[in-house]
Amino acid sequence: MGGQRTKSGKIRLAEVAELAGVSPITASRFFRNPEALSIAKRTRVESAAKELGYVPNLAARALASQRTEVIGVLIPSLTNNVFSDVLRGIYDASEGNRYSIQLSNTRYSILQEEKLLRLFLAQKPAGLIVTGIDQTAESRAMLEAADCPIVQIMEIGPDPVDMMIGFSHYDAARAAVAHLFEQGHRKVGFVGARMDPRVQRRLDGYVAAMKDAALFEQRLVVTTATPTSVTLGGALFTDLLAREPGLDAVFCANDDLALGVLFECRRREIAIPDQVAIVGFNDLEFMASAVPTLTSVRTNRYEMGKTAATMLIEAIEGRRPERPVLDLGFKVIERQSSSSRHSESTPAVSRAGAANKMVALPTGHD
Amino acid sequence: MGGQRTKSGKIRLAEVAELAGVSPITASRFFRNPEALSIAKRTRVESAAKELGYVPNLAARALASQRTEVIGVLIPSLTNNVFSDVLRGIYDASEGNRYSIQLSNTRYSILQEEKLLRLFLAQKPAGLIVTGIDQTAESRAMLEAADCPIVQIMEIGPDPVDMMIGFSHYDAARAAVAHLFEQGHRKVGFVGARMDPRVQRRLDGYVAAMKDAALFEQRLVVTTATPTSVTLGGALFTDLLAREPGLDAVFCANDDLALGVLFECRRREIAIPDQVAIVGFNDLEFMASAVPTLTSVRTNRYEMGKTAATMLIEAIEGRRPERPVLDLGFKVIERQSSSSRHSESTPAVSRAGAANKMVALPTGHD
DNA sequence: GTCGCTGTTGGTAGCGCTGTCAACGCTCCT
DNA sequence: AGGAGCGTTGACAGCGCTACCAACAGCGAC
Repeated sequence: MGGQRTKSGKIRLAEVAELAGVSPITASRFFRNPEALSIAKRTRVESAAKELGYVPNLAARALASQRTEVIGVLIPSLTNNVFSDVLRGIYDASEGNRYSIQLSNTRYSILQEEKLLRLFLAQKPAGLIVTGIDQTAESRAMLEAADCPIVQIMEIGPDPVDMMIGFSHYDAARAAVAHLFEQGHRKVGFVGARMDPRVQRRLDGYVAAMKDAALFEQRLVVTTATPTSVTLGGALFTDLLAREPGLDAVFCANDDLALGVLFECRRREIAIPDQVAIVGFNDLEFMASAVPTLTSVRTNRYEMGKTAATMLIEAIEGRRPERPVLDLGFKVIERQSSSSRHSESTPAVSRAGAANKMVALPTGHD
Repeated sequence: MGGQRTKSGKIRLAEVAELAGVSPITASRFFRNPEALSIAKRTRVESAAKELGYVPNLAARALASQRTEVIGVLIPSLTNNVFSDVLRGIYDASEGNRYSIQLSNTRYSILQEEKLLRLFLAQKPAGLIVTGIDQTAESRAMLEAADCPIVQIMEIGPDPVDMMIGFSHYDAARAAVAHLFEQGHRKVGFVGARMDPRVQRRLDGYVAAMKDAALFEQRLVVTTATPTSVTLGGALFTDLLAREPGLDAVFCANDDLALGVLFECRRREIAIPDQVAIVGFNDLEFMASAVPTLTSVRTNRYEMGKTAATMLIEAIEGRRPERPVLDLGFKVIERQSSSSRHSESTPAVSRAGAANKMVALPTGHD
């Protein structure tokens, strides 16, 4: 019955409309704003669409409406755990609604970011999620000129393009160092890799905390532009020890490096935390089960991604958030690797048993 | 000069054509098949496009041509390291050409996969990358009916929908167990989490190897449907030890579990490999710098993603590969955790020094 | 000179959907 | 009764691009 289909056998809106006994435009409205239809027509169109298995043609919709339902996401890395948690949040938030995610990898290059931004903007995305606050001047100008909502994620800064969600890496680093001071440590080293803007701000926070305590020395800082890895953590720590054998603590710019430091201590038979305390950053899942357990700064990465996408979608649909800048904070999670009252809090043998009853941890699961 | 633009100020093909002094269709051809134009027109259109900063409208192109330049990718997890390596390969391969990646997360559910597949197919993707070979019957039927190239990744099996690239998890597991046998181990346990089809096949390989050696016992196997984590590795190992205190080796279905086992051994003061040997799976970066270093089965994940996308694009453009099924193999990387001649091969203190000269490892960098 | 061929170019007619605006019927008010 | 106002519906005209087919020039062969 009714209406010839498109060549490829696909069902068009016109077929649905015909079956439902309404005009195509009414059927179209059903998918965009069902409330505008009378109950009778609404149900008629709905069942017609279901019966025919109608799926809207997004290209036609985008062409006719002069906008897309694509959310562009620009992140610096696909493999860094930190971003995969954020991404998972973004994808989860985009599920069940009309928006689809278009992901691109800037590889920590703001020039690449600029190029991708130009590409994205040319297709008129519904919204944009970009990482950080250190865009090129050109990128910044494009973002300001873009006529779609934009969320900057991962950190917060003074001058949002539009919306912003993250936390202060500077403050988080200060808090980590303050924790080490509280535990009685003084010669606190810093190891950092990749040195992207956020790691740089962690370094700045470390430097400020050390200077405030009149403890800063340049030789306590070891950094490299090399991408981070566990192995690199061991190597950087080795350098640090060579520069300052009297070291009594290390603040690692991320948890991979911290794990590398832990293993290097093991190789050198350096006692943790008695000889050297360790603090990491991000609180990846393994930190809680390392031996000794590793102190870290917990950040809300999944929530950050999820909230960013949710805020963005709300803004796309005209409901702008009352507070466009959201600080998700952080928390220093104290564990054995930096605790002066160690081995009391956690028993030496793990809380064993019934693996089948275990559930995933909130951070870094899956 | 010439031609009114679209409302939003965008330049259309018509403007480019006018400036170049050719018809719109000729300008259109320039972007799709430049060789069809005479040299003179080709350069005229090229410079006109550059001068106006023309960017094609993909929605219009998709609508008119009845196809998209989108490659759909279905993977089970966004956070599992294994898939992020594959993804990086896919994104890298898609860079610099006309295709864009549309990613979706099935969350290890083949029902979710089926749903997403239906969604993807409705938009007529240029090609599809799907994970594994265990689709629902319905999904399988949709894939076979799809009129676009398809690559199945992560494993190889007898009955490809179209193209296929991966390796045999069964053989890899057998090789891992064989390695443990060679090192003189007999009571080899298995710990596995999530138990997706690929982990299941690793278990199958383990079981077969054990049965061949007449060493199989059900109580040596501990698995859970819970998502994998380092902490879970410790818990599963604890279970395993309770069932079989005489255990002398563990084959872990992935490296996170192996790291958890390592830490649990440390807590229990179990010597590795003297009392218990450990073998992991995937050879993530940290395996090489753990203490002791951990044996693992190396797989070519980045290459898998990159090759899959490259093959797919070739096929989309009509150049089908001569061999549609590619076995990328695997390699057991023997390290201290399973070596009977241990502590000779690798010194107790790491190959220290100049961190700045270090480069990332080929696997799992960034 | 005519034919057929190849290489190059252009005209026409949509692709499937939605923006805009007009029109309809109904209720409620004066 | 007449009109304002609302909720609901439909006609029309594209969105920017490409598939299809026709046309044309230039060439060599007969």
